[in-house]
Amino acid sequence: MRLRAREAASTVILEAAEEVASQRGLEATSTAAIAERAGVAVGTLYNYFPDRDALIAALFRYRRDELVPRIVAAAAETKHLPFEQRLRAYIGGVARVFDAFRPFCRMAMSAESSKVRGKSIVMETVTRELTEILRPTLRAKAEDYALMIFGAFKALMQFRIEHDEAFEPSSGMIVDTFLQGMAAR
Amino acid sequence: MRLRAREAASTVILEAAEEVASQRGLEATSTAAIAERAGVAVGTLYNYFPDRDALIAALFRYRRDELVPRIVAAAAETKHLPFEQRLRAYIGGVARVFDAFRPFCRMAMSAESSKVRGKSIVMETVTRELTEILRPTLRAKAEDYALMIFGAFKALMQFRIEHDEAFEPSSGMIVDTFLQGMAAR
Amino acid sequence: MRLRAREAASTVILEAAEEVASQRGLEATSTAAIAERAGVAVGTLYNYFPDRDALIAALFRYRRDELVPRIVAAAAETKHLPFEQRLRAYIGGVARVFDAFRPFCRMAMSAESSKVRGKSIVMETVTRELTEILRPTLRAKAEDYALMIFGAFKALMQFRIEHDEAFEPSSGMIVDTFLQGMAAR
Amino acid sequence: MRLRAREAASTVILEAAEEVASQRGLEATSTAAIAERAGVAVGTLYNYFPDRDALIAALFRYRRDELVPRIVAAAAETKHLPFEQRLRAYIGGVARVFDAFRPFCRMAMSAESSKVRGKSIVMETVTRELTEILRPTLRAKAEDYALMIFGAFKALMQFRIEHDEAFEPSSGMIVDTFLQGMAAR
DNA sequence: AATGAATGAGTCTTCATTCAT
DNA sequence: GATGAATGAAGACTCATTCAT
Repeated sequence: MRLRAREAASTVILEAAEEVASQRGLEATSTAAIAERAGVAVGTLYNYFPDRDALIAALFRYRRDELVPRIVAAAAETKHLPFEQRLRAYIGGVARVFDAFRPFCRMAMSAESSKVRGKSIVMETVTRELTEILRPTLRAKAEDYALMIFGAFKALMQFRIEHDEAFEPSSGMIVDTFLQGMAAR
Repeated sequence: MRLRAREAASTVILEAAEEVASQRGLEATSTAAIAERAGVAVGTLYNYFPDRDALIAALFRYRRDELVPRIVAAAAETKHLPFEQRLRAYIGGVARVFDAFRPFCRMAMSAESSKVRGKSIVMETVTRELTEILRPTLRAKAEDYALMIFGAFKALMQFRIEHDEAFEPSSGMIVDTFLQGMAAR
Repeated sequence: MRLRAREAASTVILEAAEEVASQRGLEATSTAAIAERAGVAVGTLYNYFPDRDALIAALFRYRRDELVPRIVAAAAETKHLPFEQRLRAYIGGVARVFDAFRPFCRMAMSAESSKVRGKSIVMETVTRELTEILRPTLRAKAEDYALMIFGAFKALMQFRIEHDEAFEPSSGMIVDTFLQGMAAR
Repeated sequence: MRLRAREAASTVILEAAEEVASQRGLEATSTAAIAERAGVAVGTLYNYFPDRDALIAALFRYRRDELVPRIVAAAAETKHLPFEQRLRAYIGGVARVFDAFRPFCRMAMSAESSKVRGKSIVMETVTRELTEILRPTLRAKAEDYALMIFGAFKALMQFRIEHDEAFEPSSGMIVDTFLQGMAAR
């Protein structure tokens, strides 16, 4: 139960950090701001994390540990489907997961520059799985297509996030485009 | 002529800033580092720009002023072409322009987080023109497609930059994909 | 009996503090380190001592209360001896006592800077008794000689401690020197 | 002349640090206190020294560079003298030098614990030279005697400093004692 | 009484900005 | 205009002390 309390406090801090970072950007997220948002003193942060970098890294790990299993599950569920349906199902699944973690996504996208270790594991996971899905059909070009799909995905998501709209409804459009080209020509 | 000298000095500073930023990232680019790279004293920066933010903003404006006309020209040249050729020509033109300004692109991509005013004008210009090219054919969906194309474009470019490869050769693939869907199925 | 338990706990803490301080130095001896070494929680320290300074002061008092009686006894035993033998016996006695409390000595020497109240009572006791022993013979100069003898004593002891050698064997040399000057000339 | 100004400013800072440290002790000498005493802003310290440790080390080096040559000179001047006179002259010389640098001595003695690199070079120089002077006459015991002499020296000096008296007048007494034993018996 | 997490004042350090030369 | 030393606000981190359990 002591462990449970530690876990809880640590979570409060990480979520405070996420909130602040999703608003101000990661670099502008000071320990003071995190502490204030979490409703604790600065020193308390250091009872849970050795330094600021470790805190940020832990934040990415924390969300990754929630996101990656869901994404992996989404991929697994689609294993038996034929290519087109499989791609559609996967992209839709990822979109739903991302929609459920908007603040994290906002933060993660704003942090693409910074040097946090492990910051891009989620992105890499998606790209890797996408590549695997595409490989049997698209061979050598699978990786480039995976990059492009995820690039299109992120661009659209970023736009939706900025306009405070759900992203999942747009995911079908992405798959359609990559399968058949742009519609209505 | 005095103005011309001012211009020249200011350019030296901006290019110094670009160099440093494309290596270390924008946030890690201190006024001291800029001054040193430019071969001037810190104080001198403040004779040309009111503060650091303004200097960075000017850097984006400076490159924009070089890039945007070329991009606009690329777009103009294609005005008379039929849709597919036009899109292909435009994307190819933008790719060539970006390839010619790799340090700026590297920097601009690493800066997607930060709050520099005007930082995304280039991106916005491309997206806007793409939208215009797509509009007649794709109507309401033109903007979403423009975002997706440019998203795919950036993802691929970022990958190429990281691997120090030219990007332009890949631009045809992007257009093909958006016109007909992924190839080889 | 309650009092006895208090005493015991307090002793554990003080000896922990001594151990840590003799290794890291007094300034670098944090309450956390003391508590850990003592096998208690930080808060517990404050049940026994009002604050860190008081704890350190108590440590010096604690050792003083062990050392001083022995030193005083050593002095008393020599009361009846003639001057030279008395001095020799006293210095030898003090050396033996110090050898028996090396960690404390190591710590006390490293602490000569700090402003701990009572930190130098042992030193002062020795100097005072030395002065008394010297007074009858050396009159006005007794105090200066006492300082010098004890200075030489400490310098040699510090050197022996650093080289992990017993100090007592060297004590005869000190007395000889102060009685007859340096040998072998 | 620019170099000269840098030198001067750096000296002001070092002397401020010395003053503060000789009063409060080295560990209690904060960058803020040094800056205030020097009449500059904290940041200024960092224009001259990379960090606090380097500043402190520079302070020891600065005084060492003044003291050691004088001490070495004192030793050199005595080279031709016969043993007893030579020892007397050397000790007297060192005492005069130390009297001329009382704040530094106060500080250096209070710092005997701390881990400043180079902090004890002055002490070591004296001990080494003393050993050399004693060696021809005292052979194997030269080092122990050197330690004892310098220990006695320091103890007496510390006492004089505390009572704000000059130390040099007492230096003869030290030599006499080590040459002939304590006087007036 | 014991615990140890929480506290926040106090440290060191950085860096954009100013200004006397 | 150019210079670069001086500035000090702001940031990260430490640690003696407190207090709810």
